[in-house]
Order: sequence, then C-alpha cells, then structure tokens
Amino acid sequence: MNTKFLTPYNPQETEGRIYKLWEESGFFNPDNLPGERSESFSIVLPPPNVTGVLHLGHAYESALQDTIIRFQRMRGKKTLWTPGTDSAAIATQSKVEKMVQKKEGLSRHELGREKLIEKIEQFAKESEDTILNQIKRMGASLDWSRYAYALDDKRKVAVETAFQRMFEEGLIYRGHRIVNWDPKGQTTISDDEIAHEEKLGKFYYLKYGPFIIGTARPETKFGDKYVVMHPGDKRYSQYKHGEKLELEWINGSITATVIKDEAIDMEFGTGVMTITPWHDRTDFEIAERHGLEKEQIIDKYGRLLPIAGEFAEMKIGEAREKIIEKLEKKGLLEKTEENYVHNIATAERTGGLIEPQIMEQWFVAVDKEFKIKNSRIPGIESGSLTTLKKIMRLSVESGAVEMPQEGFRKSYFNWIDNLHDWCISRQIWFGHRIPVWYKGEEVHCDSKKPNGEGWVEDEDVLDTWFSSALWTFSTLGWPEKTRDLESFHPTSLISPGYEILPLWISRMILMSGFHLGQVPFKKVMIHGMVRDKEGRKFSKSLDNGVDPIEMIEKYGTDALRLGLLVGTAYGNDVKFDESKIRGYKNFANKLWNIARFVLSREKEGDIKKELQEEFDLLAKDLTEDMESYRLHLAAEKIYTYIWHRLADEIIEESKSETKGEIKSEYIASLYYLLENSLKLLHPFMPFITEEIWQELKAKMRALDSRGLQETADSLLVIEPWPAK
RNA sequence: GCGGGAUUAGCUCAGUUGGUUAGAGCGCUUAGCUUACACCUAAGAUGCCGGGGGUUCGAGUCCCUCAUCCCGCACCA
Repeated sequence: MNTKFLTPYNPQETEGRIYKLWEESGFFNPDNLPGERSESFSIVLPPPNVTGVLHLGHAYESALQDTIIRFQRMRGKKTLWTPGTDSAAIATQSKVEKMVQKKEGLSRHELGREKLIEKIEQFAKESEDTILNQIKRMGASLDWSRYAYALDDKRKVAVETAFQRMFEEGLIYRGHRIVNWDPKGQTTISDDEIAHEEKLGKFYYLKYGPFIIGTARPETKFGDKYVVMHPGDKRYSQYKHGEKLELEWINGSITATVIKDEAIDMEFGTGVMTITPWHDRTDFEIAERHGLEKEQIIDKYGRLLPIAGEFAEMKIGEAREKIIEKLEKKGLLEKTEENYVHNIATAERTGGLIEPQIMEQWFVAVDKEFKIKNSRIPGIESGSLTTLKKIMRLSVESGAVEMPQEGFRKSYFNWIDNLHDWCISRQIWFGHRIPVWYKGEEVHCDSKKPNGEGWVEDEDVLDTWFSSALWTFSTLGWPEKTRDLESFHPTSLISPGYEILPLWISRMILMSGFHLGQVPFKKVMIHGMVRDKEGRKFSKSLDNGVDPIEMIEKYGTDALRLGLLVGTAYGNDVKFDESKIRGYKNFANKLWNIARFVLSREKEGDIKKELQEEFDLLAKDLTEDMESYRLHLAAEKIYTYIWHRLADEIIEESKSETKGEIKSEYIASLYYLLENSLKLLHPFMPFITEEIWQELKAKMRALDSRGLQETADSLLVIEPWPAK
C-alpha cells in the first residue's frame, strides 16, 4: 500500500495533481467521452465578471453545477459544461476609471476612448486569469476548450447579428424615452440596475394658485405648467380639463393648465400634483397621454438649466434649500413635513443618484407584434404573429422551460407583466458598440462602415445583458449552424442565483425565442445566496467576507463543497458556517482511513448478498434524489452511509478476533462497498474519491500482473454510475 | 401597494409525495490513546416543529387565521 495512507488525507498535496490528471484526460470535453452517449446534458456556467475575485457565491454555484454535471457524466450522458466570463461593462469601466483617476489624476474624457479601453482590457485580462484559476480550484469539470468571453470575436459576431436581425424586424428601435440617467457614471442604466434606498427627507406643501401641491423635489418644479387631478375627485370638480389659470410661481407669473388623469391617487397628499415629464416616468406617461409639452430642467451633470433663472447652474442638492427659502419669502410655502420617508433611486454600480431624463436611446420593443419564422415553443406557431413578451410568458407557461420552484415562477410572471421596453444603449465605452451608422437623417445598421463618405458610428455601447442574453447559444457557435448547437441547445439546465432571474433568465428566453424559435434551457433551478452566519450579505462595508480560497487551503475543496451543499435545499440561502466545513474535512479523513483499512488486505472471496442489496437500495434512493435536484439529501445520505454504516458497523463486524485481520468472508464485500461508495460520493467530493480510486486501480493492476484479477485503469470521472 | 419566503435541539439547517419512538453538523456531558482513523470511538442530555383554529384514522408536512422576521418588484407627486 502506498505510504501516503499512513498519514491523514492531505488535500493540498492531492487536488492540483488530480485536477491536472482530469484535464489531461480530456474528459471534460464531451467529444472525448468514451462509449455510446446518445443523450446530451449541457449547462452554461453563469459567467462571472472578469474583474471579480471568486467569492463564496461562485464557490457554491460551481459546487452545485459541478456535482450535477459529474453525476450526469457518470450516468452516461454526453455532458458539456461551458465556461465563460462576462465583461460587465459598467462595473468594469467604473472600476478602471477610478483607478486611472487615482493613479494618473485623469478623467475618462481626458484619457480618451481608445486609451481607456486599452487599460480596461489589460485589467480584465489580468483578473481573468485569477478568477479562472480559482474556479478550477473548486474542481469544476468545465470544458475549457469551449471557453467564451463576452467580448471575444465569436461573441461579437453573435451580438452584431442579433442586433441586426432584431433591427430589421423592427424590434429594436431608437426613440426619445424617459431613461434612468446616472449623472455620476454618465450613462443610462436599466431598471434592474437601480437600488432603492429609504431616506429621510423633507416634504413640502406649496401653494400653486388655488391648489396646494406636495413635493419632495422643489428643484424640478420650474417647468411645471400643468396641474393634474383625478377626474372623479369631487373636491376639484369645479375645474375643467384644459382650463387655464394664471398664477404666481417661483420665478414670476405663469399660465397653468388643468389636466384630469386617472393616474392620480386621490388619497395621496392633496390629490393634486404638478408634473415634470422630462424627469419622471409617471409624469412622462401622463404628458404622452395628453400630448403635453416636455421641458428639460436638469442637465446631464445634475445641474439646473437656464429655465431655473437665478438658480441656473446650481447642483440640485444646493438649489433645493434656496428655492424653498425663496418660496417661503413669496408666501408660497404652506408647510414643511420633516422626517418624510422616501425612496431614493441610486445606481447599483456607481452609487450615483438616478435622475430620470428624456433621451434618445435604443430600445427592444417587448410588446410589438412580429411574425415569427420558426418556432418550437408550444403555443407559438411558426409564421404566426407574436411578441417578445408572449415568448417570455409562453415559454414558461407551457412548461418548455420548467421552473419547478413555484415561488420563483410566480415572481417571473409578476416581472414579465410589469415589463417596459428594454433600453439597451449605454453611454460608456467598454462593451459591444452599437452597430449603427448615421449620415444626416440616414440610419444604417451593420457591423461594418457603409460605403460612401460622411458616415458616423454610434457612440454608445450595448447593455451588457444584451450579450449575456445570447449566452446559451452564442457560446455554442451561433449564428453559424454548428454541431454543438445541434447537440447541446436547448441546454438542459440553468442554475443562477435569484437576483438575476429578471436580468438574465427572462432575457435569455426572449433572445433564444426570437433567434432560434426555441427555449434556451429546459429547466431553471434557482439557487440561494451565501450569507454570513447572521444572514447578512457579504459586503465590503461589513467586512464579513470569507475567501473561499482560504477555506480550500484550510480544509480542502471537497470539504468546502460538501459543507456548502449539505443542509441547503435548492433555492434557500446558505448561512456560511466554518465549523461545518471542518466537519466535512474530518469526513474526508474518515474515508481516507476506510480506504487504508480496506486496501491493506488482498481482495478475495465473494460479496455478501445482503450487504450488496442494502447498498443497491441506497444507490437507487440516492439516484432519485439526484435526479430531482435534492442534492442536499443525496449528499447527506452517502455521508451517513459511509461513516455510520460502512465504518461504524460493517467494518467493525468484519474485524477478526485475531489482531489486525479481517474475516475473509467480508473482504470482497468491503472492496465492493468502498468502490461503489466512491462512485456515489464522487460528484460531491471529486478529489479525494478520485485519489482513492487511483490507488484502488493501482492495486488491481498489481494483482493483475500476477494474473489474479482482471481490470482496466480508468478515471473515476467516467465510471458508470452504480444504479439505473 | 403587489408578490415571494421563513419560523423545527444552545447555534446553523435538513425533513421529497401527510404514516411507526422528529434528524444532521457544530456545541455540550461522561468514559476511553480498543492494533483503519484522537481529523477518532462508545454512551448521553437537549425539541408543546412560532401562537390559535380546522381537515384527517393519522399533520412538522394540507387549509384558515394571528404574530414576528427576511427578500424581490413597483411607487406618491
């Protein structure tokens, strides 16, 4: 027996070597898998941000998916797990911009587009290596030969093709719409990139002619020449829609027009409001309904425009108090409510205060009808009229995309129903450039500059989720008709965290539905988030971060994986507990010692039937759990079996009265149970099981040379699963 | 406001379709270096399964209700 069994299991010595063995085998690539594999099973890894560092969330996610993919590989499926990274445009650019500002004291405009992009790419490249190596250390059996990066050449072709086809279909349009403008990042962001924070502020009641209006934002009120109330509000029935009133306002006398609209909540405040269509979505919609004028009050940097008169050029924060002072002097301030709780919208990435603005942007029309060419989505026939929203709804409703977690399915529909057109242009530089060219009034959509003089390229880049939405098929070679696409799309499973259900999952369904007439995945299994022991998110400000690599070095990858998986039902949050990881490290050592005990004897005799039957029952039960994604139960069952049945009972019974001997009738059984337990445990603890397996095989070979036992050397990775 | 989830042992959590004495890890108590393993072994303590009501032969599991907590989404001027 190998002398390494004389010391406790050493993951540090083992894991790198075993991972290399796997990589060299090529078995992570489905093309190299042995045997007849008619059925495919594929997953795409939710691509982590290139600039990120592995955190426990990634560790948990990769442990889950790796366990599933290893199980399916052993079950004889043609398994593909595709790795990739995302550029996360806004997050990455703002990070590098900060670094440049700090180091060189230059803003992005001073540095220039090309140089900034160069720096970002350099930075991205460096962090890419870090995160990929960290993912490998988790034991992830990803097919690295199919690695994709959101901004690489193949993905660029996919993005441009997708844009062009949707443009030609009229589903991508350019228009003036109210968008979420981030004055700090100098870009628009999507609704999903906004974080709402509760803040205490003041709420003012102002005299607006005969009315009292409430506002938390007096600085937007300069342009307010419409006063709106509910048509059914009896208090104001004397005022008619369209009626004009002369009244005194901030900078003198104005003419106000009465508008009646049902969007007004009669219960709120006085039931009367003035509107600022340029800087508020609800107001914008009211203005659109009645064909009202819209005026810009605040510029792109959060400063007041000349319309504000004496307040022009001021930042909104400082203007607010001054405007109130003036109103008070003029006797227009009715009262001030202190401690008013209002929700402030901030940009998740930059922390900037969102200022809605009307801007010309590119949008994906989600409610516009178009004729779908080929559809394999149940309920949508090829050649019929449909909308992107219908694709999103029917894909899930029909069960073509299974979302077995009831709660998440409901919130998916809830989200779809409230969906607006998706703004896809971003005023930053890092990302896929919008493939559109302008010449005067002419607009041309193509990746290449059109012939002729005077064409100017669109300055903006696409929302990072536009390229992410193509991920399931852009990683398989689309728009080319590849064999991969044929074999592995729709993918079998997607397993992201719940925070990107709307951002990513629904948009993949949209894109795949439009471009392929197909769903992007057959099943969605949302997993929970890893939190600290108190249930809080990991964050820099709380300084409660746990570095998975540190855990790996302390306890080994196998222990970390099991510690994250056991006791966590799919979809529930994981509260991270280091003592649990330590417990599974002890388990790894236990298994190590079982192997040591068994391997110290030569295999002989027959397998005990009742032990075999008992094990087969366990294997069957565990397989059902695996197939139903009850990984936490499967993991716990094999754990309990190995420790409390195999070690505590069967091995104890097998000990002979003679010191250091095993009853001969047990030996074959112990070999059988060890071998097959290793198989059942392998998806969860790949390293130690493979390591012991290799020893087992080496011993067999030794026997083989004496002509006593036939066997083949192989990797546990591709061993057949011990149950039907 | 709309929607989702949680409440089980001191702590962190399991408990799939309702079915015999409710489980795991860590922690705790006691005894043991027993020749695979002290990263261990053996024995043990600890639970009106949030409160109340209901369905059922039978409920931690299904229904209603109350309470507390958490999380999404939307938003009020």
